[in-house]
Amino acid sequence: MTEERNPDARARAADNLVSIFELQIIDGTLAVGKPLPPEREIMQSFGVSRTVVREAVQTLAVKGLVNARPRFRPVVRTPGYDAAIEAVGSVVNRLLTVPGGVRNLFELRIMMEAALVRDAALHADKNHVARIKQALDDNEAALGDSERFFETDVAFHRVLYEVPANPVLPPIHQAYTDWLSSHWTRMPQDPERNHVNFKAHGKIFQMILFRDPDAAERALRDHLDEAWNQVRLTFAEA
Amino acid sequence: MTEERNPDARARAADNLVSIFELQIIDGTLAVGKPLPPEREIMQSFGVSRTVVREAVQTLAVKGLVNARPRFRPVVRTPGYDAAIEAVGSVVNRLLTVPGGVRNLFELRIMMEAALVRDAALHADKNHVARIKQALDDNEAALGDSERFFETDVAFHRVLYEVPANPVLPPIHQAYTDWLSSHWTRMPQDPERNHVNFKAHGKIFQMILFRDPDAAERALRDHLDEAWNQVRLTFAEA
DNA sequence: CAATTCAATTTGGTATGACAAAAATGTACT
DNA sequence: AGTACATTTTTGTCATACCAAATTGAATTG
Repeated sequence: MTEERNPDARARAADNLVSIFELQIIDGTLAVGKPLPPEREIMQSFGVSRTVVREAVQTLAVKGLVNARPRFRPVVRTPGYDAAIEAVGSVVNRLLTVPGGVRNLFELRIMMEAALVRDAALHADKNHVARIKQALDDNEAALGDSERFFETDVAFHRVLYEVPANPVLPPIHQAYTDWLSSHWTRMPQDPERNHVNFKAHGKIFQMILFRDPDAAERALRDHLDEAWNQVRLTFAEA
Repeated sequence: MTEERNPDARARAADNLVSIFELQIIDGTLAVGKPLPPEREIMQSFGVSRTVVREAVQTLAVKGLVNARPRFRPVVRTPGYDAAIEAVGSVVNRLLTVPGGVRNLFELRIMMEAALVRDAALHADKNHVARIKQALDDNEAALGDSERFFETDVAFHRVLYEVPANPVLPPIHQAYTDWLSSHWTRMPQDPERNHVNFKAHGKIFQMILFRDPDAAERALRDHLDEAWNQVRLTFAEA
């Protein structure tokens, strides 16, 4: 269940090792932060060659279960939703190159953020509202500096992901920005655009304050749809 | 950008190879469905030992870029959102073992499906509605057989992910069911529960028909919240 | 001539041994 | 006790070898 559904496939020796380590990591036999045993030790205790030990460790590293800096002993990584994001990096990058790939991911983001602003409009407490307000103020303060404006723009959206207090969400926001931002030329630093975006953020915030989820969602969709129209031009795909 | 943010880390030879292959896969030099060159050939054309070739290929396989069945030549995988899901499998499995892990993921699912039913209530066309109706009918027909009911239950939810016609969504549904379902004991086959769930599905469908996103969302949240209450007992975490 | 069978060859999986360079460790010295 | 240095581990990489399975190609058969 944990592993492949391949009907054929006599397991490779390394895969067995990987499974064993995965279990030991989950049940704590291999404690977080502690290094794996030396390769030579592993090969003796499992009766396999160093080749397979190395391959197994390699796999664990790619899967994100251990952190293997070159020349250092791999250490068991602390479980986090960010490791998951990292693990998919390559595949996602490739997906973004297929026709419509960026659009699909962006649409997913719109859907998710729409849900988030609805949630914020309904459930954001005084504390959350203050954080959003703060992000908005930072955004305003950066109106002149396009570089900083971009950062505060991202930060404003990030706060939305923090409101539901679900630790899965912030890494998802991180993933969206990592993946998508690198796939369109950074918007031309147009002070005009900064103003437009800031106003859009303000509108979203206002609708959250008004406890009007429908209006908040509409404001957010307008904002992101418009953002998309600004960047779609950088793609060959119509 | 594509790769690690490690400041130190003179790259391992294998990592270079991986980067090269990633590029060649993206730009089509290595065509989808075609096998990678034999290991011995690769080592000659890059002047590295077979060890590093092997490690590189291994890595590509774990990352989901190539499909490497034991004893067969690795073939370049067709880009798909399911490969991404697969790549995170291990990490997610581990995350589900940390306190609150299952709950967090389930909450994310609720949020997403809430957004989906809203979308369906607003935008589902005649065709979509028919598919949902069909799924509902299948669900009803399986009321007696708890095994089949479970399948049709999953299928009903899956249709919701298909309505927006975004290819990212169905694999996400697949991921939810794969990851979550294995983490609670399959609900006791209680015919009573089947009826409750079917009624909940019917309610959701009806609200979609009525074009009432708020009611549809409420119906779905009630449904999933109740489902959670049914399975939360199987966890140690209160 | 097409399909099948079977031998020869290629190729992936694993094991060994070796060596350089960097990291971890221990030791001597201030 | 703290620091500088010598020693030992340990990882990264290479080279070689062997087996078993997959691929290829030739021989055989219908």
